[in-house]
Amino acid sequence: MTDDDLMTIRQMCDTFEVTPRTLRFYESKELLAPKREGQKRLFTRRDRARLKLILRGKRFGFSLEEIRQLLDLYEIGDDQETQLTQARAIAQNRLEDLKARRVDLEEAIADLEEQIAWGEETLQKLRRNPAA
Amino acid sequence: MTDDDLMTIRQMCDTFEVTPRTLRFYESKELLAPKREGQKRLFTRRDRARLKLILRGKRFGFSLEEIRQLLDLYEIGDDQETQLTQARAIAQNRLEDLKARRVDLEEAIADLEEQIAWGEETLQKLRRNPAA
DNA sequence: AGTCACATTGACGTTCACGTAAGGCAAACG
DNA sequence: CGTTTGCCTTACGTGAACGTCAATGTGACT
Repeated sequence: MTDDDLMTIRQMCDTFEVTPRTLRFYESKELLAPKREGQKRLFTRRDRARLKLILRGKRFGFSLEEIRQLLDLYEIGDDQETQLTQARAIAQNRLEDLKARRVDLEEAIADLEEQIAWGEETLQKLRRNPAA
Repeated sequence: MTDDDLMTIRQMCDTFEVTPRTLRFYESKELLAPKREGQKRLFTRRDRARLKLILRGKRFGFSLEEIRQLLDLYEIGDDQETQLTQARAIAQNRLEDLKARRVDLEEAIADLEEQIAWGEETLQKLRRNPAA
């Protein structure tokens, strides 16, 4: 454990396909908190885990602010009962949100598959009767 | 069928919880194409179907431009073989995208449930041993 | 005819999530 | 030792998706 699970900004960019600007921007919004060696940023394993969650959140259309709050849920660790209870409430809201999205997503998939099937069928008919 | 499945902008706003500005904006981007009675917009059943898809697309983080292209998939109807074939390609890409999202979403849900379970457990321990 | 409630068209403003120079520091290479 | 390379900060710019305000129009009461 030489503590060298640290990555430069460029390594991060290559790994996650983001720009340096993006990582600095996320830091400015307190989504990431890389260490420093002099001026230079060094991203930890924790930063990478968070970035993964950030990008996932973005794919689901969450704003960075929403993501920031979500991230905090994964980051309690040493805490009081009240905070845990609050966290549970927030987490359960998120969970319901996600489950609703799942339903929505299933519907979208079904719709599209139906649409594709209809297209296939129409193509078949066209080929049997090439009269436009 | 008095052709009165037409809605004013206000009815649309109330039904879908959007602002007039939003509907006009979508029209300017050619996502909607309400009829006119004089100056006033009248939204058809088709507009409502499209708006529903638009809002769903937004929930999944698609841009309006992406949504516009997606909408076209549902709007072929009278067409040539080539266009149908192209549409199928696009639709299948979308479908794979959606299915990937589904996997992603399942993971997110699993993560959160795990996190909540951990929180519950920690709460139990705290209650058995109220020594902070 | 008056006025009240809404709708419409510009046009400018705003927030979010970065992009894009401009200028400086510092290690590394020829 | 100069310069190229890579990262840093500061700061202004940008596109998307609307918000907001002003001026105008128009149908529906009273």
